[in-house]
Amino acid sequence: MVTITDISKACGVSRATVSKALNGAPDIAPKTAARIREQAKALGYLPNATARALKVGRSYNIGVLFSDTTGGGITHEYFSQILESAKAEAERLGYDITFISKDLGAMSMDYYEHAKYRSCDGVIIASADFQDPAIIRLATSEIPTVTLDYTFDSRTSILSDNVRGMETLVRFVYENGHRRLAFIHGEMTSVTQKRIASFKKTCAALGITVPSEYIRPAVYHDPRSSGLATRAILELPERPTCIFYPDDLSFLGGMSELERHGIAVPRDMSVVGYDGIPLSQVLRPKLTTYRQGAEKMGTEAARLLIEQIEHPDTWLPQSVMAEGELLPGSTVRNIG
Amino acid sequence: MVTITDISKACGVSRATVSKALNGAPDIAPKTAARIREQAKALGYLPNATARALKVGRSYNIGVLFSDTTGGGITHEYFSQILESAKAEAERLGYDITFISKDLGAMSMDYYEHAKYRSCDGVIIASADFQDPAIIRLATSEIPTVTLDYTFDSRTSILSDNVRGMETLVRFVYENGHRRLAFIHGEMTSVTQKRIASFKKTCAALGITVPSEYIRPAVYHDPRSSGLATRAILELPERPTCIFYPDDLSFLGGMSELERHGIAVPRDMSVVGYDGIPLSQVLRPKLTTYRQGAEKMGTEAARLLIEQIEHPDTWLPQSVMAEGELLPGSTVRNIG
DNA sequence: TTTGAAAACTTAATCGATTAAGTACATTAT
DNA sequence: ATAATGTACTTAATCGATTAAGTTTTCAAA
Repeated sequence: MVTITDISKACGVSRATVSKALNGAPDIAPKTAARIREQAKALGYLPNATARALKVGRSYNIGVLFSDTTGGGITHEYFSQILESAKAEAERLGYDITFISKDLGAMSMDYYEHAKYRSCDGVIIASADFQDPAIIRLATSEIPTVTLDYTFDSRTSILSDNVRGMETLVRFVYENGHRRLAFIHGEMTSVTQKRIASFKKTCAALGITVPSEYIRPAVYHDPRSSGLATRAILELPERPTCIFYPDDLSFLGGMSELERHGIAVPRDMSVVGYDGIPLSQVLRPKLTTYRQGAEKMGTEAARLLIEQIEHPDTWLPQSVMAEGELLPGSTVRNIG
Repeated sequence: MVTITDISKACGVSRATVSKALNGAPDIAPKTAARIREQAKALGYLPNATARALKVGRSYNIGVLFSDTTGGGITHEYFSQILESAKAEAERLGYDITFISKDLGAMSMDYYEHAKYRSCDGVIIASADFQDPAIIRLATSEIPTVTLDYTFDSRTSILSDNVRGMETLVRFVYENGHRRLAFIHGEMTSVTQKRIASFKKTCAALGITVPSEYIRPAVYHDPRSSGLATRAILELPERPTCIFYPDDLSFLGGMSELERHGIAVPRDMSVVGYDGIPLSQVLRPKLTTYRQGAEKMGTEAARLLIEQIEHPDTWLPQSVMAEGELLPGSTVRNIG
């Protein structure tokens, strides 16, 4: 491995001079700096991030946390989009990304300890159980954090516009003449609560009464569970004309169930999803859904985290709303 | 930050003693070691991976490389499954995962340099253009690597059983009475070449003649491009009875095109996909496809890489085949 | 010619942990 | 009683880079 010592010897200067020259310090003669840079290139010198991190107390490495237990793992398109855009933005700004988990090999540690162990300059909490004490410990620690879809007190967060999203969908469906709307929702997270509240509020505002049996629990990203919920809804004495699914993937489970009952979409039943993953737009029929601004969320999460890392004293916690958009699709029939 | 120095002071021993005690060295009296461990816990001591890495020359950090340009990004389910399982296995073995990219902020570096800069103990090359000189440099360097779906000379790799996969699919379709098979393939990578070769070979072995216009190029994971290829095939004077798609997602693009022509699957046209992502099994009709052993590939990649890192002298390069399986689905009609 | 300041370096400490080599003391063998 | 052995530590160097403080040289101003 080529170190600054090798360069200093080759150039006949001290290691300090080499370090300063490579970092563009002002007290190095231009000629010397040029000679040093030349030698560095010639010798194939690469800075050692580890050594630098040890000295300067900054690793230029940020942690990303995907809790494995919440089912919000990286294999879901919504999260992998966030991860990909966060990664791209972080790299653009000179930071690498490391996953943060509970327990590493034989060492048992929590998220906070893991982040410290790896000297992460900050952590993006992308998907987690926000009641988990280990998550709370990290999110209220001295380590800069940005959470997605949840806000801790005096902390920065990126929020998907769940309230507006649900409202947009309900209004769209309403404008297409629907008055009996059923809503299958995911596990009771804060996001789910927001969506349910917005669904109910918008319905109320539009003068729609939603019987309680029209609101059904299921599990996010689980076609089987949404299939069951769909069946329960179909067995009601009075069926809704439109079913809201917790997410696009869950819609597929509902779709199978509808088919089994000989119900065609959108002829006999209208449906809407949520997320707007690319897949939803290549399905036949094309799904009516609300696209969350996943890329923007990832990008903003990385950007704000790094800003916070680099200007800790002037930092003001903030919550950024990432706007999504309605993808009209063709699974809502106009029954006006 | 609590360091071994703090512990050494609190216990009235030297820092060396603390280090040895915490690492279970044999020349520390059990009583002393216990006292030190106790103090460490009481003070909330956390080892500093950075400092340790600098001294011992091992970072317990492995790089994962997803080339952004090849379209084989983390958002594709096949790759995100590999990533997730590799991550889980690496963590189980005490290693963290960091993404390796070209260029980091202002520094322009190639993959090899990035891996060195971060002192990665090894790198999993998950998705890349294997002709790219930057990839070749990394994969032939002194850094331990494991490549997925490609083998470099005297290097370890994990291979999806593309040859067997295609053969299985062709035979399955053949047994269902099909003799006119069209194949839409992805970009000309080594994987694609293997699949095409296996397709042709199996057809030949079964006595099927494949006209060259039945073999069409498209782009992986791109429904639009497979839609175009599908159209071209439908315009042929003699249509095939079954179309092979480059992957499950591409099938969706084909599906739209077929619908546009009033062709129902599998009534008027049989189709098969490739990959066997979870989505394919919740689609209606359920897709006939070949499930690649993505989780196993990720797990094995991490396991073998770490074995290679920990036993470099006795290491023998190897290629592990991760077996997949046929998912029969219902998009192939029996026309026997 | 002297003084002062600016320019261009070097010295040495430091980040936190590891480890080869050394030391002190106790115990056992001869 | 002396040497040999072992146990339980400590000392000090080291990993690679950074940086405050110090030194030398150069050169312009007085």
